Amino acid sequence: MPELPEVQTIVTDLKKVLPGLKIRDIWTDFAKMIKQPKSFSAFKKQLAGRKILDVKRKGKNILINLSDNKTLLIHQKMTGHMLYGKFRETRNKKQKWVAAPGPLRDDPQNRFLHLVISLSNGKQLALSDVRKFAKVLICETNKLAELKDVKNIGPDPLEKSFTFKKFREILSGKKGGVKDVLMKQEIISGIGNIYSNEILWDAGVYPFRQTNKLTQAELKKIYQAIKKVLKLGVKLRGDSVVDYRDPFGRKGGYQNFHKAYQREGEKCPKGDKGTIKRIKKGGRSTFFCSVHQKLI
DNA sequence: TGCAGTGTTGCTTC
DNA sequence: CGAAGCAACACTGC
Repeated sequence: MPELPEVQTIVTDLKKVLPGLKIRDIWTDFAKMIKQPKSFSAFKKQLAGRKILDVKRKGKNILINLSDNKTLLIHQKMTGHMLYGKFRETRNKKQKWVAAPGPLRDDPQNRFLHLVISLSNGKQLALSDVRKFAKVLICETNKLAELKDVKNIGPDPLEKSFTFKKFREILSGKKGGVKDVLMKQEIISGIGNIYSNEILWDAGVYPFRQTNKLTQAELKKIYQAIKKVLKLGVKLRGDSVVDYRDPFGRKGGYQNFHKAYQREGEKCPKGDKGTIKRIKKGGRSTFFCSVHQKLI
């Protein structure tokens, strides 16, 4: 689910409320999501009593920086989302935690709580995740750079240092379709299926075009589209076409601005008489305009 | 009712 | 080695 704009929205929001709070208690009903340390009791021990210092993003990972050289890393994968608010424990076997009245309680998307971190202000930071693909781990902060999840991740496309020159460099000699390459986190971080479709629609490039055959003009257009599309995504606080919610349970707005994603059969919004086509490959869909993104 | 489809990643297979 | 398929899981909608 969450790609760069969604994770950025979450991190920006959490950064406003979490720093300064202490972790009091941790609950889970799905210890399998905890990758490090191996046991839930060790995980709990490493978190309890620590103070939250900062919240950051690395690609699609959320990094919660804690006192005593600890960092909590969360990757939400497909359907995970981080929620912040007032929750209480119940005796209901199906719904073990319930939020105070409001969007966190009323929206069904926010009810699949599998990790709940109780904080010193009486509120909770919770991970809701229907499909249970999300993962969390604890790492020593000063060893974060050596962690695979951090080390093997390409440059961030919204950083100032992500110049056209750099973009050209990281793509040079890369094989495979350009859409697949844009989604490879070790090459460039933060782009997933929704935004890659939207970026290539905007750039006017056929998604399966071989990366090493792209012209300078096409590279430039893709580069500009990456910045444009992701910035708009951040501005609109993410894309809730399916189940994304911000930490307060609210939807983002980008789903109202899709040009290609999930618009199969519709006329291309460019007004070029094209139709949005869909091609399924490797279990996921690619959407593009049959006219202005034609195969060159 | 049953099955295709869903934002991710990483392992297996060819 | 690279590309493709599929598994992890649960739910929705046709």
